[in-house]
Amino acid sequence: MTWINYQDSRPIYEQITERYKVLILKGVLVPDEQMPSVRKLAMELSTNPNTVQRAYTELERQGFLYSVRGRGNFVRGGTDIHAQKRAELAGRLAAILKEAEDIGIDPAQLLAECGWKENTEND
Amino acid sequence: MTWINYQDSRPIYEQITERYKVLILKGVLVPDEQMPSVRKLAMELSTNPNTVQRAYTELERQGFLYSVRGRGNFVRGGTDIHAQKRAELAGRLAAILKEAEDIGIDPAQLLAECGWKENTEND
Amino acid sequence: MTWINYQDSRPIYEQITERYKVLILKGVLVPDEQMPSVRKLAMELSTNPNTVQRAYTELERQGFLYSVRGRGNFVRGGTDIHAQKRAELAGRLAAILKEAEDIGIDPAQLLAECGWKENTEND
Amino acid sequence: MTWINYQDSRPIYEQITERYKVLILKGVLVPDEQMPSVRKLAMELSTNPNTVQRAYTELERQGFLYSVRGRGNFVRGGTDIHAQKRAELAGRLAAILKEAEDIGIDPAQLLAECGWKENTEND
DNA sequence: GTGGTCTAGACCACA
DNA sequence: GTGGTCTAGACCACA
Repeated sequence: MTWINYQDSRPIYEQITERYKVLILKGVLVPDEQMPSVRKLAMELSTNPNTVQRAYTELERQGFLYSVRGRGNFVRGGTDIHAQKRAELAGRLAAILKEAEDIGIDPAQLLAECGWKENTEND
Repeated sequence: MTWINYQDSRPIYEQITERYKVLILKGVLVPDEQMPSVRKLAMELSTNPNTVQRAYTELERQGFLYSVRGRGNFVRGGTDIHAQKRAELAGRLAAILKEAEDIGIDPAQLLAECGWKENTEND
Repeated sequence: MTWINYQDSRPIYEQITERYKVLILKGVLVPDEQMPSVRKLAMELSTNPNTVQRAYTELERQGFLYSVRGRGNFVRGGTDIHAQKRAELAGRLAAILKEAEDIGIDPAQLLAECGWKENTEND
Repeated sequence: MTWINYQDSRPIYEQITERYKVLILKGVLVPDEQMPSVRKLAMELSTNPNTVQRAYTELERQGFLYSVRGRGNFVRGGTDIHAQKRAELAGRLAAILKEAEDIGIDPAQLLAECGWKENTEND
């Protein structure tokens, strides 16, 4: 079973990147854990090694991995990636709330609509 | 002066589409108002008429415009488009809050971080 | 005539990246000027379009270019890239002076040796 | 504890080479002192003996070591290596200053920026 | 075996 | 025509 969605408009390398970002941020993959080798993962996903390579290169650039020539790719530790992801999510959140407000939709109602329930007791 | 941003990674036709969606949802353009002609808008934006045409086709497909043979394109009225946009925003919002929760970020904190202030008085 | 050096241990895409970084930083290429197309440059350097593509992607990531789908790649303006380069050079410089000091070489002498002449008059 | 940094992008053999070059240039290791055996060092660094061998071969090629069949590897004396290193550093220094000048950065300012303070008293 | 680079060539989105 | 993605396959450096 492969978790790549060929119907998805996002390119394959991006789906791979995204998937592993989540696994690392969730802590499913721990620091210094070895990633599947480029070739092995390519076979598993029945895609091309170059495509996996591109995903790994991207993950390395974004600080999620480090690669050791001749040995493999490994998960990088550190809290940087969490802070970075947090900032990204906050940014996207702000953009949506702003977009709603711009066209006359009450952000509070929107939040309610999407199942968000504010705890009004404490704080 | 054109409001198209060539440095934007989004294709031009999408920027046009997005722009007009906002203008219509905000009510700047009212139902049955005539849109600028494809050629005129293309000249104004110094872009290709094909590109404007594509944007208009997309807007029509999404229910924002209707076109009258030989006369031009007009803004479609109705509450459908508002409901539709609202659903889209709610969906994106839910996705982000879920994404945050998944990796152990408290949605409430994220909302606070992006400047969201819950009004605890009414409601 | 191609300025790529196949004897150079650095990969081709990096030589291309480096070359254009200098041209942009020197101001030989001005903001919003169009870069040669991927295919054309590939032919000119008798290398593969993919290799040029990789160089352009890297330049874009580093803020030297922006690319417009269907139109081409363009030089990005701004002072960021200068500040960034300056910081990079300062860092490399500090590293060398430190390295010299560590093994008992007087940095001042080293500077003299490499043709550097301090102006002792003013300042 | 090993001083090899697996997160370093440089290959392991190069890190070993670099390390010993510094130790020899600093005089921590003196001429004719015996180097650790390939196997012992490999075990100490928990790396492959081939990797250590490669580092030693490189050090020998660059004139930092000499090997005696059946006895081991020894530090080579002489001022050559210092002169050589000095020339290398001077070269890299000149390259950076030139690079700065090329793109309109004043070398003197760059030196100041990286903490270099010219002593105007003597000389 | 492992990653990194490169070539040749295809196909798609966009202008 | 222009960039972006992907495949198939080669070759090299490194452990």
